[in-house]
Amino acid sequence: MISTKGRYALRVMLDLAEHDGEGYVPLKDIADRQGISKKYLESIVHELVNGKFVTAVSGKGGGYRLRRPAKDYSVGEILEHMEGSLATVSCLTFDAAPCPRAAQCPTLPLWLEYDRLTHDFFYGKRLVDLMT
Amino acid sequence: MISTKGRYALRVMLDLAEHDGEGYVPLKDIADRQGISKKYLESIVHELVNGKFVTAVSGKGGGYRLRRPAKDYSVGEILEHMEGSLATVSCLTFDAAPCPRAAQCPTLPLWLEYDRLTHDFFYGKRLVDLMT
DNA sequence: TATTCGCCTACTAAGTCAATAGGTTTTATG
DNA sequence: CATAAAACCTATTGACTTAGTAGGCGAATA
Repeated sequence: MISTKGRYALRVMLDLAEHDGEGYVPLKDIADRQGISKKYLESIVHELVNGKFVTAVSGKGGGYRLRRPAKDYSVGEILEHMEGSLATVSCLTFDAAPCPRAAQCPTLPLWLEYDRLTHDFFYGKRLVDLMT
Repeated sequence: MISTKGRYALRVMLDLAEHDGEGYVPLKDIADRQGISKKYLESIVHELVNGKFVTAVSGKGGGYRLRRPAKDYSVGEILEHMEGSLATVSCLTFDAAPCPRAAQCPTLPLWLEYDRLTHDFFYGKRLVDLMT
C-alpha cells in the first residue's frame, strides 16, 4: 500500500511543476495549497532533495525548485525513492533474505509478474502526464 | 504490500488443491509441507473457513478441504478476503473518509487506474493457473 | 474412551506510519 | 546591522499493524 510519503511527495512534485519558472517556491506556499502540515512536508521534501529530484535554497526568497523539466520525471522513480521500494511482497524487497523455497514456490511467479506490472505501470507514467 | 496472511493463505489453498479428492487434509500436514508454524496457520485457515473457501471437519480423520474445484477460485477473491482489501492507497479503501480534495486531486486518477490494474490482474488469475 | 483433530482467547515484541515539537542556521533586504 | 523569512536538523510520540506464540477447550471417530 502506497503511504502518504509517496503520495504527498507526488503532490509536491506536481505543485512544483505547476509553478515551474517562477523561481523558488517556499514550502509554506505548498503546504497551504495542498492542505498538508508544513512540518510534515519538511521530511518529505528533504527526501526529495536527497534523491536529487529538487533543489533547495535557504534564506529569504529561498524555497524549492524542480531540477529537470516535468516530462523527465517518471512517477515510478519518485515513488520508489520515497517508499524505499515498489516491491509488492516482502520476499521481493532487495533486503529480504533469499527464500529457501523460491525454487519450488508455486506463488513466486505470480508475485514476480505483479511486481513487473507495477513497475512498468509507474515507470511508464511521467510527471507531466498528471498535469491537467 | 501483500502480507504473509495473504501469501500463506494462497499456499494453503494450493496445497489443498493439490491434495483434492484425498479426503480431509489435517493442518499438521500442510504446516509440515509448507514449513509454516501450525499455530500461525490456524488463524489463517480460520479466515478461509469464514470466507467459505474451505470446509473444516473436527475430530480424528478430520481436516480441511476445498469447497469448490480449483478452477473456480480466483486469486483475487482469496487475497481480498485475507487482506481485507486489495486497495493500493488508503484513500481508496472502503472505510476511508471521503477525501475532500478528490474532485481536484491530480493524482487520484493514477491511483484509480493502478487499483483497477491490480484488481483485474488478481481476479484474472485462477487457483488452478498456479498449479504446475 | 483415548486420541486426533479443529476452535478459541489472549498476549506480545517489533516495527511502521503519520505526524508534532522545538530549535539552529542561512540569506536577502530595509 | 537588525530583522524576517526561509530551509535544516534532531527527537519524540501515539496509534496501529504484523507475525507470530501460548495454552487450553470442544468435537468426532477409530
